[in-house]
Amino acid sequence: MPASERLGSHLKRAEQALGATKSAVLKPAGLTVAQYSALLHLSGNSGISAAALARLCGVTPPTMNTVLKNLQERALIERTPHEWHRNVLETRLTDEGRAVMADADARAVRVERALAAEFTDAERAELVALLGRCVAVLERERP
Amino acid sequence: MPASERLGSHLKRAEQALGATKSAVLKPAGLTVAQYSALLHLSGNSGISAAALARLCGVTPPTMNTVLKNLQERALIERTPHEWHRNVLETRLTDEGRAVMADADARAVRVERALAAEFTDAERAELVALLGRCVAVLERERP
DNA sequence: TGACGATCATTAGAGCTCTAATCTAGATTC
DNA sequence: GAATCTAGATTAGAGCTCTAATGATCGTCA
Repeated sequence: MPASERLGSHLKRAEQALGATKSAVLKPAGLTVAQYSALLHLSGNSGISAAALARLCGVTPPTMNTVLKNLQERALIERTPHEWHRNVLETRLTDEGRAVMADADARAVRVERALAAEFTDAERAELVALLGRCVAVLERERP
Repeated sequence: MPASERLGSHLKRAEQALGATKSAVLKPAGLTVAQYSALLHLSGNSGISAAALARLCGVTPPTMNTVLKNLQERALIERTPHEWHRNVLETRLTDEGRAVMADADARAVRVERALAAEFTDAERAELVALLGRCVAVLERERP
């Protein structure tokens, strides 16, 4: 089966282009794509646990742990024990984290707007629908 | 800008699902997705250089070097100096590499067929076209 | 001949990602 | 009350990925 017939190849290429562009535009902000993703979901869910944040970002807890460790070393986030559940660490943005996030978000949104501007409303909806069906069939095929 | 409006989020989720499924079906064959990709292009381009293989797979030469090192340790490939260009290493599948590749390919193609079967010809063409436009605009946006 | 440029290979270092395993703490159940 | 279950955090280890830098080789061109 030739690569050009494989939908997966096209999907992968598109995602690679997305990752490369996001990575490039986030570099001046001093964040990786994974770090931006974590801060983005964190900014809308202050005090969330690392495990919950991992679920939002679609990664595993150890992966999120790695990312958070780097963010904490740079003082962009802080993690404090939960009042009741002593086992849970609440994660929050610091003031500096909020500032870096605002800068990075502006850059990332610029890419998203450029991407969205390429398509009509109908095309965007069509693309989202097709991608959704890809996810559904792929999850069904998982052993 | 909410995540659900970001085309990038949908793209990323689809690619994550693809990667997770491919990774799961390739596991019994003993290959990672990156290793399968390398062997696949290698099977159609025997004697190719690592740098050229990296270009085919869409990764950097050091990345391909890492992947090839692991494949070589498992004796799935062999690398011999080029006759004339002493600096170039020719990479080839071993007999065992060919066998592993055949097994892995059957599993991977099964996923691709399931994915393709979800769509009509028109839908497939539409998806490929939309993804292609994504790549174009993303590469244009790269600083 | 010698300098330059292109291509390839490789190393070093940082970061992301996973699986598997372990540890803790709270909740449930018997 | 004790065993079990669930959920979160963490460590260990393997693998992929990148950028940056280095070194080797070949071809071209002055």
